[in-house]
Amino acid sequence: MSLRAQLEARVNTWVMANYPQVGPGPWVRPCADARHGHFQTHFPMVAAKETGGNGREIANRLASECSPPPDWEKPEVAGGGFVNYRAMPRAVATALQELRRDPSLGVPKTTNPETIVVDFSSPNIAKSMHVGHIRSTLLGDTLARMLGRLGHRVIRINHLGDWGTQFGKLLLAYRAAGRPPIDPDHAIDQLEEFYKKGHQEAESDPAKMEKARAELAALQSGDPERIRDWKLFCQRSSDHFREIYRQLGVTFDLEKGESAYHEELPALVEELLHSKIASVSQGAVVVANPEISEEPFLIRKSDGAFLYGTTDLAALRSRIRDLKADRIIYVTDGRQQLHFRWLFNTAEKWGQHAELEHVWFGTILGPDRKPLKSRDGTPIKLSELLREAKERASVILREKRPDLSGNQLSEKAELLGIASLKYADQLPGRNLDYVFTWEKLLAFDGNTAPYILNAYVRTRSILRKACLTMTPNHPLMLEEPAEEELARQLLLYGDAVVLAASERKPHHLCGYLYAVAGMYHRFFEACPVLQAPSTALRDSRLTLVGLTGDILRDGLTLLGIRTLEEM
RNA sequence: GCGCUGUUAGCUCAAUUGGAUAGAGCAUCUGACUUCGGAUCAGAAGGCUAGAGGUUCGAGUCCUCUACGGCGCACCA
Repeated sequence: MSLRAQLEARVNTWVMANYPQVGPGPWVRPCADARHGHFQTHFPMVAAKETGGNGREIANRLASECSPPPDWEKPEVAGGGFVNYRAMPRAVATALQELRRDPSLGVPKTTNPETIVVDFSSPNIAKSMHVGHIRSTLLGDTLARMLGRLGHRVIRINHLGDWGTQFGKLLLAYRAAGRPPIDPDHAIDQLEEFYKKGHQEAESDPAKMEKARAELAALQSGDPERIRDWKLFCQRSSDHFREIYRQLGVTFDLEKGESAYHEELPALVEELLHSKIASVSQGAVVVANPEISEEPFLIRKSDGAFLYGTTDLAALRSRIRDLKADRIIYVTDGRQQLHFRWLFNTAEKWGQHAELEHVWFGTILGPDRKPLKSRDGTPIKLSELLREAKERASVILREKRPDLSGNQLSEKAELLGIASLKYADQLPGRNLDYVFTWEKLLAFDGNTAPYILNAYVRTRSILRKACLTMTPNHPLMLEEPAEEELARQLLLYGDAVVLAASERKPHHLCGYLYAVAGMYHRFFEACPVLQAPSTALRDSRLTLVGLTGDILRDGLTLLGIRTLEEM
């Protein structure tokens, strides 16, 4: 149990015995300012407000009646009712040795495991992935990793856009060109060209627009030739996606596109009509709810076609019925908030029971502060972004490590480039918009992946020099402030992961790891390890160094970032 | 018009959800190396948290109003 949890348990016991009406907390948190202590509770002030007592008096009672765990200093009362606690180095050392024996490094298992579907990334067939896809892909991947780590059963789903109206225009131009073979190496570029051509023609010529609609209708009614073309498009797109995901190290349990639900849509709409959840309005089928918005939720167009909301309803049902999901987390752009409110509200009326969450993130903007869009504008392709990331990393590597051979260099450059990109994207709070710049996404100084990786590499280097391949397990002696501070920080790891996972905000974990790396660098300056004054202290510090490395690696892994042994 | 969401140091962002003297990075300035890997560390400087009220022991955080942005509001996804 972490230091905080030990103290929390005691404080909570006292609270439940004396102020059961105030609530269970948690009441203990780390002090924002180290001068006050290591941990604090402000419970007395809350209790005073709710019961009409005096905060200072309650704090005095709490401090005298509720003793902290063994090897802690006597609590101190401060302000209008703070109680401050300080663990003595021996208590820190004991807790850290416990952490050393815990394969999960202090990350607790949930007491309520759920089956959780995480729906993320969701690129469109016949289009290349661009910067607009990166946040969903990385955020979804990290959430899946963290929730899995906490003991949930996670199902990662890529809900591919493989059935939209864009296929009418694409088929139009592709067939007009005589259905040429698609070159696997430039498949996406070719397909985008066809789409662009079809789109332009259809927009400018009503007759062509009509033909595009007919193409779509033919595809959706199962015309064999069109189905064959469509399957080819999907195949080639899938190859493209797979390569991007390989580089990013992102995987899915299920790649199931919109087309998979096509056949059940007519019955679904009928069912909603029949149960009076939906109604006909202006020839279309809609779900109305003035509490959500004036305009209704459209599930069938007046021409009989279905919309993505219809497909989402079918997918949602399938995940609950077939995959037994207790919870579905959708990771998308914040502009879809209204859509998901409608979707969740409709699903609830329809009797689909699961916890439904829309985890949304801000838009990536262009230099003009307008969202990068795929139709107009010139979005940066993900493949290009990844290539640039590697390129920038290799420029820096060549300078720092002229000794490396070409192969070693490009391998490290790839890892470092991707790591920087992933970290930079996850560092800002997720509901902020941000303006895309190469400099920001591929920075190597300050609060970045290379900074944290550098700390990790230094831990590995010291272990190597001590002829160790893993963290040793020696008694800990925390003498210097720098090592004691680092030790206490390591004990907060579990809390950091729980916070990031439960808020669905990976940037909390970034902040934690950055603090660990900073404290380690300071420890590194202040405390010789291999040349420590005594063997016992050397052993203790080797253990601390090893644990620091273990936690940095573990945390980076949760963020989807690979580590390396030297850089 | 309605709804969602922002506004914190010159710039980019934090702040454990109402807790103590609001913290980092970048940029600027000053120091520390024949190093357990300097992709580092120590220090300086930088703030009326957009503005005005309110709630209370206590507000960047909550409520109201105002100003200025961004996004979304029926047959695209």
